[in-house]
Amino acid sequence: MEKNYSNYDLDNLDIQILSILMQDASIPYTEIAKKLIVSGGTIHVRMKKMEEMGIIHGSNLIINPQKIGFDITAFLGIYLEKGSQYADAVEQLKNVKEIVELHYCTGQYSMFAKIICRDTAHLRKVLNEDIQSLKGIQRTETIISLEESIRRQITL
Amino acid sequence: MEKNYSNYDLDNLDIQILSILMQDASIPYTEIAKKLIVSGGTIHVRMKKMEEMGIIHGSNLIINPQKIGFDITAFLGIYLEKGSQYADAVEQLKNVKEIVELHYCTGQYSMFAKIICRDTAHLRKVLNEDIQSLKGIQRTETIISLEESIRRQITL
DNA sequence: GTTGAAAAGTGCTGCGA
DNA sequence: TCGCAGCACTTTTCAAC
Repeated sequence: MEKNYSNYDLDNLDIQILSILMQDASIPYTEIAKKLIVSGGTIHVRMKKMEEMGIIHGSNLIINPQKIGFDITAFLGIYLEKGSQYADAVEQLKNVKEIVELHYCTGQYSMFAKIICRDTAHLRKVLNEDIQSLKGIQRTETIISLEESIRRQITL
Repeated sequence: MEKNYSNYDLDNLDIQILSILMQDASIPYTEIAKKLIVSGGTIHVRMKKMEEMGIIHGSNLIINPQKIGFDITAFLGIYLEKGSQYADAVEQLKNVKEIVELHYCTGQYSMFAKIICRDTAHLRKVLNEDIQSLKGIQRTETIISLEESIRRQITL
Protein backbone atom coordinates (compact mmCIF):
# COMPACT_ATOMS: atom_id res chain seq x y z
CA MET A 1 0.00 0.00 0.00
CA GLU A 2 2.79 2.38 0.92
CA LYS A 3 4.65 3.60 -2.15
CA ASN A 4 8.27 4.61 -2.27
CA TYR A 5 8.48 8.36 -2.26
CA SER A 6 11.36 10.42 -1.09
CA ASN A 7 10.45 11.80 2.30
CA TYR A 8 10.74 15.34 1.14
CA ASP A 9 8.74 15.76 -2.02
CA LEU A 10 6.15 17.77 -0.17
CA ASP A 11 5.61 21.20 -1.66
CA ASN A 12 4.13 24.27 -0.07
CA LEU A 13 0.61 23.24 -0.98
CA ASP A 14 0.95 19.89 0.81
CA ILE A 15 2.30 21.58 3.92
CA GLN A 16 -0.51 24.12 3.95
CA ILE A 17 -3.15 21.41 3.60
CA LEU A 18 -1.61 19.51 6.50
CA SER A 19 -1.41 22.61 8.64
CA ILE A 20 -5.11 23.32 8.22
CA LEU A 21 -6.27 19.74 8.72
CA MET A 22 -4.02 19.12 11.72
CA GLN A 23 -5.89 21.75 13.66
CA ASP A 24 -9.35 20.55 12.67
CA ALA A 25 -9.78 17.43 10.58
CA SER A 26 -13.46 18.16 9.96
CA ILE A 27 -12.87 21.15 7.71
CA PRO A 28 -14.25 20.20 4.26
CA TYR A 29 -11.93 19.91 1.27
CA THR A 30 -13.92 22.53 -0.62
CA GLU A 31 -13.23 25.12 2.05
CA ILE A 32 -9.52 24.33 2.08
CA ALA A 33 -9.56 24.64 -1.71
CA LYS A 34 -11.06 28.12 -1.45
CA LYS A 35 -8.47 29.24 1.10
CA LEU A 36 -5.54 27.98 -0.96
CA ILE A 37 -7.10 28.98 -4.29
CA VAL A 38 -7.03 25.58 -5.98
CA SER A 39 -9.79 23.14 -6.91
CA GLY A 40 -11.32 20.63 -4.54
CA GLY A 41 -10.04 17.80 -6.71
CA THR A 42 -6.46 18.92 -6.19
CA ILE A 43 -6.84 18.75 -2.41
CA HIS A 44 -8.17 15.26 -2.85
CA VAL A 45 -5.22 14.15 -4.98
CA ARG A 46 -2.70 15.62 -2.53
CA MET A 47 -4.36 13.98 0.44
CA LYS A 48 -4.35 10.64 -1.33
CA LYS A 49 -0.66 11.05 -2.12
CA MET A 50 0.16 11.84 1.49
CA GLU A 51 -1.82 8.84 2.69
CA GLU A 52 0.14 6.59 0.33
CA MET A 53 3.35 8.11 1.62
CA GLY A 54 2.33 7.09 5.14
CA ILE A 55 2.36 10.67 6.39
CA ILE A 56 -1.31 10.63 7.27
CA HIS A 57 -2.51 7.74 9.32
CA GLY A 58 -6.22 8.55 9.65
CA SER A 59 -7.99 10.83 12.06
CA ASN A 60 -9.31 10.63 15.57
CA LEU A 61 -11.62 12.42 17.98
CA ILE A 62 -10.15 14.77 20.52
CA ILE A 63 -11.92 13.83 23.72
CA ASN A 64 -11.59 15.16 27.23
CA PRO A 65 -10.89 12.10 29.42
CA GLN A 66 -11.80 13.94 32.62
CA LYS A 67 -15.33 14.53 31.36
CA ILE A 68 -15.95 10.82 31.00
CA GLY A 69 -14.61 9.86 34.38
CA PHE A 70 -10.91 9.38 33.65
CA ASP A 71 -9.50 11.90 36.07
CA ILE A 72 -5.85 10.88 36.37
CA THR A 73 -3.13 11.27 33.77
CA ALA A 74 0.24 9.94 34.87
CA PHE A 75 3.68 9.31 33.44
CA LEU A 76 5.56 6.21 34.37
CA GLY A 77 9.30 5.70 34.31
CA ILE A 78 9.93 1.97 34.01
CA TYR A 79 13.17 0.23 35.05
CA LEU A 80 13.83 -3.15 33.44
CA GLU A 81 16.04 -5.79 35.06
CA LYS A 82 17.85 -6.16 31.74
CA GLY A 83 17.65 -3.92 28.68
CA SER A 84 17.34 -7.01 26.51
CA GLN A 85 13.88 -7.67 27.93
CA TYR A 86 12.50 -4.69 26.08
CA ALA A 87 10.69 -6.48 23.25
CA ASP A 88 9.13 -8.89 25.70
CA ALA A 89 8.02 -6.11 28.02
CA VAL A 90 6.37 -4.20 25.18
CA GLU A 91 4.28 -7.20 24.23
CA GLN A 92 3.08 -7.59 27.81
CA LEU A 93 2.40 -3.89 28.27
CA LYS A 94 0.25 -3.82 25.12
CA ASN A 95 -2.33 -5.73 27.13
CA VAL A 96 -2.56 -2.95 29.71
CA LYS A 97 -5.35 -0.85 28.22
CA GLU A 98 -4.65 2.15 30.45
CA ILE A 99 -1.32 2.75 28.69
CA VAL A 100 -1.86 5.22 25.86
CA GLU A 101 1.81 5.85 24.98
CA LEU A 102 4.93 3.80 25.48
CA HIS A 103 8.47 4.83 24.55
CA TYR A 104 11.81 3.12 24.57
CA CYS A 105 14.21 5.82 25.64
CA THR A 106 17.52 7.19 26.77
CA GLY A 107 18.23 8.32 30.32
CA GLN A 108 17.59 6.70 33.66
CA TYR A 109 14.42 4.90 32.63
CA SER A 110 14.42 1.99 30.20
CA MET A 111 10.89 2.78 29.13
CA PHE A 112 8.49 5.59 29.61
CA ALA A 113 4.71 5.33 29.56
CA LYS A 114 1.73 7.64 29.70
CA ILE A 115 -1.33 6.19 31.39
CA ILE A 116 -4.88 7.40 31.96
CA CYS A 117 -6.95 6.10 34.90
CA ARG A 118 -10.35 6.76 36.47
CA ASP A 119 -9.16 7.54 40.01
CA THR A 120 -6.41 6.81 42.51
CA ALA A 121 -7.76 3.34 43.26
CA HIS A 122 -7.70 2.52 39.56
CA LEU A 123 -4.14 3.85 39.26
CA ARG A 124 -2.97 1.75 42.18
CA LYS A 125 -4.53 -1.36 40.66
CA VAL A 126 -2.85 -0.74 37.30
CA LEU A 127 0.54 -0.10 38.92
CA ASN A 128 0.52 -2.98 41.36
CA GLU A 129 -1.40 -5.68 39.59
CA ASP A 130 -0.96 -4.96 35.88
CA ILE A 131 2.50 -3.46 35.52
CA GLN A 132 4.83 -4.10 38.46
CA SER A 133 3.95 -7.79 38.51
CA LEU A 134 5.16 -8.29 34.93
CA LYS A 135 8.27 -10.36 34.34
CA GLY A 136 11.42 -8.30 33.79
CA ILE A 137 10.11 -5.08 35.30
CA GLN A 138 12.23 -4.06 38.25
CA ARG A 139 10.45 -0.98 39.52
CA THR A 140 8.58 2.12 38.35
CA GLU A 141 8.45 5.80 39.16
CA THR A 142 5.16 7.63 38.89
CA ILE A 143 4.65 11.25 37.92
CA ILE A 144 1.06 12.44 38.20
CA SER A 145 -0.16 15.28 36.04
CA LEU A 146 -2.14 17.81 38.07
CA GLU A 147 -2.90 19.98 35.08
CA GLU A 148 -2.42 19.72 31.34
CA SER A 149 -1.35 23.24 30.43
CA ILE A 150 -0.61 22.70 26.75
CA ARG A 151 -1.93 20.14 24.28
CA ARG A 152 -1.46 20.73 20.58
CA GLN A 153 0.02 19.49 17.29
CA ILE A 154 3.42 20.43 15.90
CA THR A 155 3.62 23.57 13.77
CA LEU A 156 4.93 23.00 10.27
CA MET B 1 -21.53 27.07 24.40
CA GLU B 2 -20.91 24.44 27.07
CA LYS B 3 -24.11 23.50 28.86
CA ASN B 4 -24.36 22.26 32.42
CA TYR B 5 -24.79 18.54 32.35
CA SER B 6 -23.89 16.14 35.07
CA ASN B 7 -20.62 14.50 34.02
CA TYR B 8 -22.12 11.06 34.04
CA ASP B 9 -25.32 11.12 32.06
CA LEU B 10 -23.72 9.11 29.27
CA ASP B 11 -25.58 5.93 28.48
CA ASN B 12 -24.37 2.84 26.70
CA LEU B 13 -25.19 4.25 23.29
CA ASP B 14 -23.04 7.33 23.87
CA ILE B 15 -20.13 5.20 25.03
CA GLN B 16 -20.41 2.92 22.00
CA ILE B 17 -20.48 5.86 19.61
CA LEU B 18 -17.38 7.31 21.26
CA SER B 19 -15.59 3.97 21.17
CA ILE B 20 -16.11 3.62 17.43
CA LEU B 21 -15.23 7.19 16.56
CA MET B 22 -12.17 7.30 18.80
CA GLN B 23 -10.54 4.65 16.68
CA ASP B 24 -11.40 6.24 13.36
CA ALA B 25 -13.14 9.60 13.24
CA SER B 26 -13.83 9.26 9.52
CA ILE B 27 -16.46 6.51 9.87
CA PRO B 28 -19.78 7.95 8.62
CA TYR B 29 -22.70 8.38 11.01
CA THR B 30 -24.89 6.18 8.83
CA GLU B 31 -22.54 3.26 9.27
CA ILE B 32 -22.39 3.70 13.03
CA ALA B 33 -26.18 3.83 13.03
CA LYS B 34 -26.33 0.48 11.24
CA LYS B 35 -23.91 -1.14 13.67
CA LEU B 36 -25.75 0.07 16.75
CA ILE B 37 -29.20 -0.43 15.18
CA VAL B 38 -30.48 3.12 15.60
CA SER B 39 -31.17 5.85 13.04
CA GLY B 40 -28.58 8.26 11.70
CA GLY B 41 -30.45 11.15 13.27
CA THR B 42 -29.94 9.69 16.73
CA ILE B 43 -26.19 9.48 16.27
CA HIS B 44 -26.23 13.11 15.25
CA VAL B 45 -28.23 14.18 18.32
CA ARG B 46 -25.92 12.26 20.67
CA MET B 47 -22.78 13.69 19.09
CA LYS B 48 -24.17 17.20 19.40
CA LYS B 49 -24.98 16.59 23.05
CA MET B 50 -21.48 15.32 23.76
CA GLU B 51 -19.97 18.32 22.02
CA GLU B 52 -22.05 20.65 24.16
CA MET B 53 -20.93 18.74 27.24
CA GLY B 54 -17.34 19.43 26.27
CA ILE B 55 -16.50 15.75 26.00
CA ILE B 56 -15.64 15.99 22.33
CA HIS B 57 -13.31 18.76 21.33
CA GLY B 58 -13.16 18.23 17.58
CA SER B 59 -10.99 15.90 15.58
CA ASN B 60 -7.50 15.91 14.19
CA LEU B 61 -5.29 14.13 11.70
CA ILE B 62 -2.98 11.43 12.92
CA ILE B 63 0.27 12.27 11.19
CA ASN B 64 3.65 10.60 11.34
CA PRO B 65 6.10 13.36 12.36
CA GLN B 66 9.12 11.35 11.22
CA LYS B 67 7.82 11.25 7.66
CA ILE B 68 7.79 15.01 7.43
CA GLY B 69 11.24 15.50 8.85
CA PHE B 70 10.54 15.67 12.59
CA ASP B 71 12.71 12.81 13.76
CA ILE B 72 13.10 13.46 17.48
CA THR B 73 10.50 13.03 20.19
CA ALA B 74 11.72 13.96 23.66
CA PHE B 75 10.37 14.40 27.16
CA LEU B 76 11.59 17.22 29.31
CA GLY B 77 11.58 17.37 33.09
CA ILE B 78 11.62 21.04 34.06
CA TYR B 79 12.82 22.36 37.43
CA LEU B 80 11.52 25.81 38.42
CA GLU B 81 13.37 28.08 40.84
CA LYS B 82 10.10 28.57 42.72
CA GLY B 83 6.86 26.65 42.36
CA SER B 84 4.98 29.93 42.34
CA GLN B 85 6.45 30.78 38.95
CA TYR B 86 4.34 28.11 37.32
CA ALA B 87 1.69 30.32 35.71
CA ASP B 88 4.34 32.63 34.35
CA ALA B 89 6.40 29.77 32.96
CA VAL B 90 3.39 28.28 31.17
CA GLU B 91 2.72 31.55 29.39
CA GLN B 92 6.32 31.71 28.20
CA LEU B 93 6.42 28.07 27.16
CA LYS B 94 3.29 28.48 25.05
CA ASN B 95 5.46 30.44 22.64
CA VAL B 96 7.76 27.47 22.12
CA LYS B 97 6.08 25.77 19.16
CA GLU B 98 8.02 22.54 19.55
CA ILE B 99 6.23 21.78 22.83
CA VAL B 100 3.18 19.64 22.11
CA GLU B 101 2.27 18.78 25.70
CA LEU B 102 2.96 20.47 29.02
CA HIS B 103 1.95 19.20 32.43
CA TYR B 104 2.13 20.60 35.95
CA CYS B 105 2.96 17.60 38.06
CA THR B 106 3.96 15.84 41.24
CA GLY B 107 7.38 14.33 41.82
CA GLN B 108 10.86 15.68 41.27
CA TYR B 109 9.99 17.84 38.28
CA SER B 110 7.83 20.96 38.58
CA MET B 111 6.70 20.61 34.99
CA PHE B 112 6.90 17.98 32.35
CA ALA B 113 6.89 18.59 28.59
CA LYS B 114 6.80 16.57 25.41
CA ILE B 115 8.61 18.13 22.47
CA ILE B 116 9.06 17.21 18.82
CA CYS B 117 12.09 18.43 16.86
CA ARG B 118 13.59 17.96 13.39
CA ASP B 119 17.04 16.74 14.46
CA THR B 120 19.60 16.99 17.24
CA ALA B 121 20.65 20.50 16.21
CA HIS B 122 17.05 21.63 16.39
CA LEU B 123 16.65 20.00 19.81
CA ARG B 124 19.74 21.73 21.14
CA LYS B 125 18.50 25.08 19.88
CA VAL B 126 15.11 24.60 21.54
CA LEU B 127 16.66 23.51 24.84
CA ASN B 128 19.36 26.16 25.06
CA GLU B 129 17.83 29.17 23.41
CA ASP B 130 14.09 28.75 23.82
CA ILE B 131 13.59 26.97 27.12
CA GLN B 132 16.58 27.11 29.47
CA SER B 133 16.97 30.84 28.95
CA LEU B 134 13.47 31.56 30.23
CA LYS B 135 13.07 33.39 33.53
CA GLY B 136 12.32 31.10 36.47
CA ILE B 137 13.54 27.90 34.87
CA GLN B 138 16.39 26.41 36.86
CA ARG B 139 17.38 23.42 34.79
CA THR B 140 15.93 20.62 32.65
CA GLU B 141 16.39 16.90 32.19
CA THR B 142 15.95 15.42 28.73
CA ILE B 143 14.63 11.96 27.91
CA ILE B 144 14.82 11.10 24.22
CA SER B 145 12.39 8.59 22.76
CA LEU B 146 14.18 6.07 20.54
CA GLU B 147 11.01 4.27 19.61
CA GLU B 148 7.31 4.81 20.16
CA SER B 149 6.09 1.31 20.91
CA ILE B 150 2.48 2.12 21.74
CA ARG B 151 0.24 5.01 20.70
CA ARG B 152 -3.50 4.73 21.14
CA GLN B 153 -6.64 6.10 22.75
CA ILE B 154 -8.10 4.99 26.07
CA THR B 155 -10.52 2.06 26.02
CA LEU B 156 -13.95 2.88 27.42
C1' DG C 1 -35.91 10.67 22.69
C1' DT C 2 -36.28 8.36 18.33
C1' DT C 3 -37.41 7.75 13.49
C1' DG C 4 -37.42 8.26 8.50
C1' DA C 5 -37.07 11.02 4.67
C1' DA C 6 -36.11 15.32 2.27
C1' DA C 7 -32.76 19.13 1.44
C1' DA C 8 -28.17 20.83 1.45
C1' DG C 9 -23.53 20.12 1.15
C1' DT C 10 -19.37 17.20 0.50
C1' DG C 11 -16.33 13.58 -1.57
C1' DC C 12 -15.12 11.05 -5.48
C1' DT C 13 -14.30 9.95 -10.55
C1' DG C 14 -13.56 10.67 -15.40
C1' DC C 15 -12.77 13.72 -19.08
C1' DG C 16 -10.46 17.58 -21.11
C1' DA C 17 -6.61 20.89 -21.27
C1' DT D 1 -0.31 16.95 -13.88
C1' DC D 2 -4.09 19.93 -12.81
C1' DG D 3 -8.90 21.69 -12.95
C1' DC D 4 -13.81 21.26 -13.93
C1' DA D 5 -18.31 19.08 -13.77
C1' DG D 6 -21.58 15.30 -12.64
C1' DC D 7 -22.86 11.56 -9.65
C1' DA D 8 -23.05 9.15 -5.23
C1' DC D 9 -22.87 9.60 -0.60
C1' DT D 10 -23.13 11.89 3.93
C1' DT D 11 -24.70 15.27 7.04
C1' DT D 12 -28.28 17.92 8.78
C1' DT D 13 -32.81 19.22 9.67
C1' DC D 14 -37.67 18.53 10.79
C1' DA D 15 -42.34 16.81 11.34
C1' DA D 16 -44.44 12.90 13.38
C1' DC D 17 -44.41 9.04 16.55
